[in-house]
Amino acid sequence: MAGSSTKRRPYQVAETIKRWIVEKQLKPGDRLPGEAELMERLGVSKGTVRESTRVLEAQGLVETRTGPGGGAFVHAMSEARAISLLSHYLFFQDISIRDIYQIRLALEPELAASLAGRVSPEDMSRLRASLESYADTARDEEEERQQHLDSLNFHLMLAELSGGNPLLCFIIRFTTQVLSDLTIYRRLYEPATHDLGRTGCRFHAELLDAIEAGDAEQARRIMHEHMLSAQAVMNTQEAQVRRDFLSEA
Amino acid sequence: MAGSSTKRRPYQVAETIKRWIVEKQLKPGDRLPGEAELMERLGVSKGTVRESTRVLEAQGLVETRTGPGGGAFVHAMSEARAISLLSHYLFFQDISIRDIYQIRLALEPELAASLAGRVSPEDMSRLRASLESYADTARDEEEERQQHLDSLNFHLMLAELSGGNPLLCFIIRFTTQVLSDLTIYRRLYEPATHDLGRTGCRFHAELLDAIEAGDAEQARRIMHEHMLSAQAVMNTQEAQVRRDFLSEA
DNA sequence: CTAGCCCGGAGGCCTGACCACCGCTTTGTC
DNA sequence: GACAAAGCGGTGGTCAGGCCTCCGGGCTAG
Repeated sequence: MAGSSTKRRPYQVAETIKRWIVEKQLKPGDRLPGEAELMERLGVSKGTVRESTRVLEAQGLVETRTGPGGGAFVHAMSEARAISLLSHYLFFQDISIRDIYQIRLALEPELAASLAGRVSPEDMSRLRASLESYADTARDEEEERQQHLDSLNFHLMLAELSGGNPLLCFIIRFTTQVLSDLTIYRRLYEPATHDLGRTGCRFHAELLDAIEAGDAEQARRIMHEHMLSAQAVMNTQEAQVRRDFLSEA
Repeated sequence: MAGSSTKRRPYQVAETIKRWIVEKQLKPGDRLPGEAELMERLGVSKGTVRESTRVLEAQGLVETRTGPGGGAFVHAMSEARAISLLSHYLFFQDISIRDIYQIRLALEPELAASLAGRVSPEDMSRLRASLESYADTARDEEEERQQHLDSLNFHLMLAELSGGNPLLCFIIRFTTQVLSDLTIYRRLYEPATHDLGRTGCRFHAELLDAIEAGDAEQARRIMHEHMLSAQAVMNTQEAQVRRDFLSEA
């Protein structure tokens, strides 16, 4: 009797611990009970406790350290890990480049606008410096790919700087990540895209000017055009996003 | 010696299995080696194999069944689970209502536009029928909350119908889910929001007309105004999203 | 005062046994 | 002969206990 567990023990234990985290309002770095104590308090064996810990670890909620003073600690999931987990979801969905750009087209201009007049001079020079690497037309395929990665990285930096909206930042970084992986795993940029770097650089430069001037509307418009331009190029490429896991966090 | 494991065994095993899934192009429903076979082929103990299986399960990649013919099977993560995992990430981030609406403001109009002229008559009537429940001003707080949930559900249905862009659909559903949870866990809609349902209903009705007429620009514009209107109301409310886990998938 | 050793407590991994579950086969009855 | 009930067997699920590894901090030797 009693027993009855629609779910398996490790998950029951994991749920219990999650509840503790919420109820006790534990913060990252706070320590959870040790294996021995959990065994005793929950009446389960060591193996079960360990499995539940792996579950929480996999979900990015806790982190374990060995040695004295070790144990399980509440942990704020890294963005990289979140991206990885989300990519697991999309692994069996069919995402096309067009899908990615539909998102970027809507969000990147928003991000650009929100950045207008809010970037420090130091960051501004860092951004401008990064443009160098793809200012000229690429000479070979290898350089071209690297340019595209640098160009994507520019958007990553913008997202980083915004800081204001974690969710917006996350989504943009995710889409960028997907596009980066595409360039790594596939030869996507072969025909007639040699100027993509230079074109992108021009857009980026204009965008920085608008941002520096604090002209939100102008920044939004430029980014919008930039995305349209990039989308037009990408649409001529492969339609189907490669099914692959992203790098593990 | 030899050994050397920057990572711990269960994760190495999990990575290996992931690699198998990618390399062998396994699809949901395909069976993975049993515990005994994994123990032998990878030279690890049962406990380690089980921990790695819990990890993959937690990440939504596999599912296990007991009994004869049971075992671990490749599994497509449900959207609900993906949302749950993503909420784990945002648990320690500070998300404001404003952040949510910045996303909605950018994406929902896009969705609406992409739907113009592409909704079947049956779905159209289902959508129109759903408007009934919040056409009138709410009489009490309870009804008001229910109206808001129904109203949010309308957006969920739209996302569902689009179907075209899994990522867009996911993001919209996620943001909607967050807003729904807010209404459940907090008393958010107290002061002067009694007409929110009716106002929303009007927007929704106009939107459906535009979609039916196939007028993408009009649909985009209406949704944009709708979001602005809703954002204006929400901005007067609590700024900080409650830190809580969403329902477990 | 510093460098090094050493202790002890925490998780990490393994072994081996037994339990719970459930599709399939066998058996029994009408 | 057909259908239902009983049970086999293989699979994951859980438990118990043991030994190994790691590492911070205290203690000791230089």
